[in-house]
Amino acid sequence: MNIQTLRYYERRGLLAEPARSNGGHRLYPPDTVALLQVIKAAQRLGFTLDEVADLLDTGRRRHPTADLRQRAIDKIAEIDARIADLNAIRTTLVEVVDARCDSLTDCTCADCPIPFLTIGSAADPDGDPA
Amino acid sequence: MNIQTLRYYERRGLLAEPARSNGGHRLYPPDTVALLQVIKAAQRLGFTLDEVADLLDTGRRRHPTADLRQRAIDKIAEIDARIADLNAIRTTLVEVVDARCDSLTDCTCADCPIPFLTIGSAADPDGDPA
DNA sequence: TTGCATCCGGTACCCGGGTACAGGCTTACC
DNA sequence: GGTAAGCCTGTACCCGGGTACCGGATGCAA
Repeated sequence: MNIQTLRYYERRGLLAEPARSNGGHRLYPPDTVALLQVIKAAQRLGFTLDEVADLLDTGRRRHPTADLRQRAIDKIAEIDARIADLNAIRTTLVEVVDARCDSLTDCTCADCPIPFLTIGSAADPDGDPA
Repeated sequence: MNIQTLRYYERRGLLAEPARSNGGHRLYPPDTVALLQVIKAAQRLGFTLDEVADLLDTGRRRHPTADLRQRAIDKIAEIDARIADLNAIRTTLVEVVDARCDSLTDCTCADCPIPFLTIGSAADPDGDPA
């Protein structure tokens, strides 16, 4: 980990301000390493730094509420939505590949799907793209 | 669409500089609407603006190469990787939920999965997180 | 012709997650 | 005690995709 990143986390409230040496150097307690691993794990789980800061804070305040659990449930819903989006995109890309499209704007392939690539674009009442 | 965005696309090379009125106002040809729809569709397919600019350019230069097709194939691979990541994350979140975890750092649940949330963190030889 | 909405160019700012640089001080090791 | 590596603060910059604000000029309709 880059030291700039530690200072950045400190500013963002993920790391408490550590003790200092006489000369002003930060003296990190040994469990900081573990904390950083937790932060990275939470990031990999899709939480933003703000959310991680919040989770750490809630945990430290010893509210043994099911807060983390509820946030995990919400995050699963977010992730499911992202996966569904990606699957829709994937399906459309497969169509483009199968039809052997050669241009976004002037595709010459037969039955070109590109005019219908309004996928996800709320209703599209006056159609006729590309 | 915001006008600022049109000017931004112009700067980024997605829209050609349009003709101007005597007073200097941009006069967009009617097919600009369709082009914008194509751009938005391509964005939804996961292409960055740079990639879209490139694709439009390639299409305009009338290289009827299978360039778009190849890029679509590559993009499918990217999307598959992203879906796989999200699925791994989802699995872990489900574990957190099932175990009823209550804190990132001091979870009190039995068989807490959080110490093992090093998912994706290359090998982790000296273990013992959280 | 007047009024007002809209566009013009240029610049600066937003988000999230960092990273880099400058100039100066401290620490560790020999 | 000397020297080099490493940290200190503060500030600015990177990416991607836009958005906002400014003072001034234009366009269009009544």
